[in-house]
Amino acid sequence: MRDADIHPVLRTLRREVRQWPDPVVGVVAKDSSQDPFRILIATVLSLRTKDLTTAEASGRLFALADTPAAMLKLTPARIERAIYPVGFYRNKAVQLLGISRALLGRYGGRVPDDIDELLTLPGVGRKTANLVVTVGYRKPGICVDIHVHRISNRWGYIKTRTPEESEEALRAKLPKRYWITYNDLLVPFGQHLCQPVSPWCSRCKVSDYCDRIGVTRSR
DNA sequence: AAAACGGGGGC
DNA sequence: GCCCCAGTTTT
Repeated sequence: MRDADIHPVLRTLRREVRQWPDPVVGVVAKDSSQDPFRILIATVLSLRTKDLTTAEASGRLFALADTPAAMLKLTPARIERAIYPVGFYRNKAVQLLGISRALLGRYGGRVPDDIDELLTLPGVGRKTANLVVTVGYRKPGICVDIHVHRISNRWGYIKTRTPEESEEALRAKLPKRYWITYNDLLVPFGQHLCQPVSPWCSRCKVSDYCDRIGVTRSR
């Protein structure tokens, strides 16, 4: 895909995405006025779990606690029951308490808006930190989850092997005015249409771009 | 029955 | 770089 193709592709996707169910990030952003703490917690919950199964779990948890101080009043067992059946729920219950403790102790219960500070929190890596910054604070950033990584390469826009490489490549190549839009659209696009195996090319409104670059059609 | 899901951390 | 982490969903 050439640089000049990005704008029409994103514009088309923006029209389509409105009709799809929200991904967990969209749900959280909508239900919480993009509260950074909710973004952070929901993102941790979604690790190594299908994002859509995380949406209900995070909703149940936020009904109990949506601040670090409130979270620290919960026992690990109570958190586990709320977030079941997301994968790794035992580890994640402990981890959520660790994050809440660090936020309360070091930042007065506020969630930092700085990547490097976010990365010091237990279990927070580049994807989670970037998501908090871009979705929680609406600051420009490149948040490469598995969908952004896969689709960027499927389009041939970049050629990278790891999400880390993709973040670097996109930061250098993708015009900055598209950064947030790119993140917002590619996640739901990847979840609902442009999936890892057998994507729904017949329902995809931008499949003509794949045709032009010779990507094989799926169902 | 087996693969898919999918980010972080430890080595 | 490689491998492990846990449990549900899809093939």
